[in-house]
Amino acid sequence: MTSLPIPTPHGTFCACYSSRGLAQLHFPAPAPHTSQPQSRETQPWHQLTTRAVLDVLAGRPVKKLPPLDLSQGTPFQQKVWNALRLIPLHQTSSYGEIARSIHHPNSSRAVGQACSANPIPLLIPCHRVLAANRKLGGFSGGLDWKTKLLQIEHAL
DNA sequence: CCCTAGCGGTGCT
DNA sequence: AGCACCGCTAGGG
Repeated sequence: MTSLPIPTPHGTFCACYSSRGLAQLHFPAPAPHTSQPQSRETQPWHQLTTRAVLDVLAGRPVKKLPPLDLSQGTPFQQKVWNALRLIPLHQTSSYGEIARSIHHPNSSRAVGQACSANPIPLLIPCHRVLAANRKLGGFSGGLDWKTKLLQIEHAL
């Protein structure tokens, strides 16, 4: 797993790559992320990731993503994460709605737990999932980020 | 607003 | 197998 920095106007994110593709994306941390040597394989992936992150932070649609390595998730988590990717820009969903869309209609709470385990926030847009009472719900990266991202997308 | 009961996946023992 | 978490939800004060 090699990790590489992504400088943005909102801080420096950190992307981690396995041999299969992008495996994790981390929000800017107070202490600088440790960077690692760029391998030839990850270089084109990192270019796509960087552009995608900058696009999201600018409220633009993401054109293309690198291959995502979601193999660390359980089957249920992978279903949730793939469902999150179908939420269009400028739209939001709810935990219950996601649960129904993957045919686990009573698993809204488990959906929230799966969202909190999302290894690639921003690009797997868990920030577009709100609670049913149209409250904000939670966010593993901190609720400030969730509101900021939704404002950028004009979805709040 | 608050409280309560019910829900299901996950990770730890 | 049991059990305590949770980014939940619907229903009722």
